[in-house]
Amino acid sequence: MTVSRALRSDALVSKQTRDRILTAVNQTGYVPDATARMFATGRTGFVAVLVPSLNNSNFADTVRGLSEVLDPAGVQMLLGDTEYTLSREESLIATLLQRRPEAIILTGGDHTARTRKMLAAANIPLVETWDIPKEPLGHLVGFSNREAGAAMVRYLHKRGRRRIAFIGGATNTDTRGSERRAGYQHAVHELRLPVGRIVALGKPSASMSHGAKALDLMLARWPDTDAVLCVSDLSAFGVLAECQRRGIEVPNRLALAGFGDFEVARCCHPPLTTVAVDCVGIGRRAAHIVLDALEARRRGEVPAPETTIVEFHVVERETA
Amino acid sequence: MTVSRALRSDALVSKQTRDRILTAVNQTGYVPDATARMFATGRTGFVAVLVPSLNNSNFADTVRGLSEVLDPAGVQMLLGDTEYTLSREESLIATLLQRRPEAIILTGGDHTARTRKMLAAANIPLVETWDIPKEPLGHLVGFSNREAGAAMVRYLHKRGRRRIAFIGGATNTDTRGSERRAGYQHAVHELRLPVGRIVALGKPSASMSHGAKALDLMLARWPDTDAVLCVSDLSAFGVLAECQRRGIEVPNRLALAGFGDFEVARCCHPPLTTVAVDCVGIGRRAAHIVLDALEARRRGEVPAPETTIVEFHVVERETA
DNA sequence: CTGTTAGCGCTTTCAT
DNA sequence: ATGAAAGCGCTAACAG
Repeated sequence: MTVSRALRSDALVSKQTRDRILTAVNQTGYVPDATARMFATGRTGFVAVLVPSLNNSNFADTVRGLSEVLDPAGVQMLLGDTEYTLSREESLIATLLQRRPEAIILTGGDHTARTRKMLAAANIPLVETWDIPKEPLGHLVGFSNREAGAAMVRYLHKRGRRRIAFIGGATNTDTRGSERRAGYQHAVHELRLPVGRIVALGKPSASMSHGAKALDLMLARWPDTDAVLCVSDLSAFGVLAECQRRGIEVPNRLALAGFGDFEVARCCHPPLTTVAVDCVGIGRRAAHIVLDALEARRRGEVPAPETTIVEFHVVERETA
Repeated sequence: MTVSRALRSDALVSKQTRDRILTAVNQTGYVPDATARMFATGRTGFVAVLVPSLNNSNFADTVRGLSEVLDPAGVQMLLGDTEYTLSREESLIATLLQRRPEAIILTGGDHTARTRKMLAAANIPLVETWDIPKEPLGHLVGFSNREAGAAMVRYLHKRGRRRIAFIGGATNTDTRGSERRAGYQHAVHELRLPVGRIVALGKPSASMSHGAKALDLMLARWPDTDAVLCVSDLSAFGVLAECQRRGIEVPNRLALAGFGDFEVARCCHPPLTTVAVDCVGIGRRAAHIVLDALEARRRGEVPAPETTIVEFHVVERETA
């Protein structure tokens, strides 16, 4: 017991005893077993983090923000990649909960019934990010992807565009993408522009090559389109490159906007008009909420759910 | 006890009992405690994985390959992001080892003395990836970045280029980048081309904007350069975009090659000549080596270090 | 300031 | 096929 205290540098050990202990520890090469400690204290120091994709600079940035705050606090993230599907989210959560994370951070607010049940049963602080679910399960750090989509349509309209198309994924598993599309639909309807110019193609994790293919379909179907809003900068860049290949002038003949303010959007020529969100900030904020919630728990309090709405900005560049 | 057996799908439970148990488990929402299991068995099911950056599609792919093999085996990765520095690698390892990973997977073969000491003391299977260190600490899954750099120079030479420059990071903390540069130096010397046309600028994680800035310096210093080899496709793309901005024809006036076969290299216009490596395959292979090593340990064997040299390919596209 | 007791939730081993 | 006993290494709580 005294050894345990001495190694945790508890004050209540005499210097003499502590020295004797440390000497013995050095001689024997004793290393405390963190697993046993976790087991005895019931505190694992784990926080589970689920993102749709690690190979996406936006989410990787959020993870960076989390890491920035969680690492110094001695918290170990358990990272899971849902691959944009709710069923994988479910099975990852089932696995991760076995590790007894002290909190869990999710992307989006759409989950299977079994996921919601498991989360409720786990009874740990929960943060949903990157979206604004109607009924958050716990804390929230997000923004309205629907509003972002609508805002970009309004921007394009203000710039004189009247026949605006949307390029995104075919499935609805990318909730944030679907929300942006819903915002697009809402805004074109509101502005009395032609509606339904939607190319839904491929799986989420909207890729650059996806954009190139989608442009094809879009031009075949609605050749007079004068602006394209893409679900992500990556597909937008694919569209841009394809336009250059075909000699379609951007923005003169076709305006182009993306989402996410990826590095490629800033650096490509011409640079892409897009929507910027503070991805790192989302991670930092979520991490602080988690640390606060854990601190509160330790004091026996049950903290009220916190909601942080993150701002987004239309970044005007040269493609629209 | 029977519950424990049933949930681990031990055969020695009657179907009837097992069904009763599973029903009860579903009703109560019982989740086995992995910490207690770890404690009882002495096996944590953790594997520590360190990469220079998660926000890099090459390494993210390697992590995907790892995950593909490790997840089904019930192994939980503990991911660490070294941010391309050996000192952060060291402190991450110190932290991660407390979690008692059963194996550890590193990027590169360059480590601090204290890191090497800790790793030796941990006495667990170790895999170094993405490089070929002179004295591997354990298993190895990598390729020669130096050879890759040299191969691209030879390719450019074969295509008639004679004044070849290299664009990369200023620091040496990106070991793979430094190796590619060394390969460049070796090859230009061997081919009796002008040597030392090196722009070393900025921190690693070579970015697109880095490429644009570097082109500036490069042209100012060696205006007659007819080919640029970049440490990464990202900086190469930055150079390409900057060339388009300035009206420098690629490849006529300036040939351009990158490294990594990032998606942007395939999709940009004109598509980038680059070096392709099977990043996902590196991850898969490393994961299999780890699983085999753990299996061997369980049988009391000490497996000999395995070395897998991964192939790389010069991918000829339109910029060189 | 130091020591004793009990127990965290599982698995291993042995008994039935 | 199922159950009982013991113990993994640590720490919380209490006693001296």
